[in-house]
Amino acid sequence: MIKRNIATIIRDACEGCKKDGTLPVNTEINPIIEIPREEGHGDYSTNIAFLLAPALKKNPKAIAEDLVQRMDFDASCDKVEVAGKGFINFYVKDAVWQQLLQDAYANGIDTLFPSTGKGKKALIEFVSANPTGPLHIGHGRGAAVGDVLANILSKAGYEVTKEYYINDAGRQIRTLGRSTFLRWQELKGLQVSYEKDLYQGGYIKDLAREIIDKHIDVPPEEEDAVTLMSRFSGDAIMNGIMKDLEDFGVFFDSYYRESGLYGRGVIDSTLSLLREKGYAYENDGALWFRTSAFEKDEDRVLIKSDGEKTYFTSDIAYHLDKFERSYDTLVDIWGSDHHGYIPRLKAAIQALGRNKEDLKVILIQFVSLLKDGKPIGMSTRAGEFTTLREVLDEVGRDAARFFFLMRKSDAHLEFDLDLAVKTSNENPVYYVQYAHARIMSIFRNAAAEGVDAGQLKNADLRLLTQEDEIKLIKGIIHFHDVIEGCARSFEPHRITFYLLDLVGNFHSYYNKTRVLVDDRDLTIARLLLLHMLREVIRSGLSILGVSAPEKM
RNA sequence: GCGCCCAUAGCUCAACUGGAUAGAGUGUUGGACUACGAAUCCAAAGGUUGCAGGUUCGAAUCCUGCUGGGCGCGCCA
Repeated sequence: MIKRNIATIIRDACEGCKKDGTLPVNTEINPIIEIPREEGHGDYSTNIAFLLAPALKKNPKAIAEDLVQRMDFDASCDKVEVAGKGFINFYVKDAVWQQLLQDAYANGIDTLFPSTGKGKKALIEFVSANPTGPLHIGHGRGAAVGDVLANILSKAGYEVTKEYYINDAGRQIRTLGRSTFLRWQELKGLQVSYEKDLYQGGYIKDLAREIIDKHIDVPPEEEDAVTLMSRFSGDAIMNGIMKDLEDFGVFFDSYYRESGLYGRGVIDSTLSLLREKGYAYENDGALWFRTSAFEKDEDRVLIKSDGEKTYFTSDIAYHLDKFERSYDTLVDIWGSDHHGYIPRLKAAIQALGRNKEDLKVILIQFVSLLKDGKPIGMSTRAGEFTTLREVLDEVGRDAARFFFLMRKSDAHLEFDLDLAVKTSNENPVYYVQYAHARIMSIFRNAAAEGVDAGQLKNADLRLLTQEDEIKLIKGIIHFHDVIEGCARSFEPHRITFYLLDLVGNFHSYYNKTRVLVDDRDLTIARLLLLHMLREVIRSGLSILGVSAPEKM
């Protein structure tokens, strides 16, 4: 959009320089065009003069001045000026902004979305918690980040699949069965010794009780009983997880079972592929992967000397399988305690013939809960962790999701439960939602005065001349850049900050300017501005999975 | 011992690919509802970006060392 026009203006000026020999013909022109954070520095700014300075051996300011002389910007800018030590600042005409808003209204808000990922397929794998216990608050954060990132990538043109990987083949599922079995024996009145490495949470006892209450037939042999209870417990817990996610507003396109890898022979083909390429070798009776060929990491075991595959092996197979399902971008969302695992998996996908950039791992840092201003213990041991369910019950879906997305995911998140439930100005969720409800209210009043949405198409946006009105228009149009930035950096939190900022400008405008005035034309112009603002707020909230209420 | 992440206003956090005078919220102080919702707004105050060097026209951002916090480092999953 407008940014592209600016780029063209810059390029044309540079081409002019090349023609008369001021600039060597083979000079690369890759200017950075950014929105200056300082409002006094125009709408867009470029550093091109700094980039050319070393080649030309001239000072940036002189280069900038020369370039500006050559620029043909009358169509889009009021002025273009050299500032600081050589920045070139562009001041876009109000009329251009007004036109962009008009276009967005006429063509629909979807035209504001970028096409960064057009033609690309992305698979986002997240949560993927083992079905051995309920989701805790950390999983909740990962779920929110993954879900919203999926929404963002999808808005940016990617074809996105959300996947949950279920580790149903490992030893932990057997441990789960054994835990339930022992609790079950306990309930039957038997003396058992419950080992420390079994699952400690109270939910295990509930499962055992359920088996009794439902009169489920337990085989006499312990082995068979544990097998039955493994399956029963795993399924029951998985159902609980899915219910929690559903209430959290997170839905997956596919659930991929680890056990499925074996049936399809993916493990074997992965191993033979690695052997073929020379990245797998035998040592001490085990099969090793040559991690060190790609990353600064030690070689890792694929098959133990007892013949068992490691978890790493099925993980490589799983990722190979993702690529074979023709995804070109893989996003994995992990708890940050798994960070040490990144190099070996990156090495593995390179061994499979992929670029390391094709796999993007997003680490989710821990969440610490705050209640009455004090931290709540989060020990997973002894089952003392806070579950996602508890947080959801306490603060609701909207606040929970919004709070999870207020931080960069690789930073610790302090989740203040008291603040999240507060129905006041202190709570940022309401700040955004209130703006939406407020706009809706204005439209209800407008309708009562005989102005309806049908009249908006005749709006004359040239009437929007106030500084804060132009600022709001820019905010709306910048939605495009925000989504693009989120999609490029895989950082969903930017959207919450954008919304808070946008909505802040609206609240401020609202307090200063009356929308429904005697001048009918002005009223309609302002209503169109608010209509588009509401569209952006609603769209932004919907990407976050937060509701946009008509009334509050 | 080795590796990864983090350190920004009293507190919680932003700062887009290195960009110009580092921004919000909260808290503190003071102010605005007899017209569209005060769950709102306006104003003031608050900083040597953990410390010390380096690269650069330019560093919160990149590099080196140090301090402090979190997390990893198994033929576990």
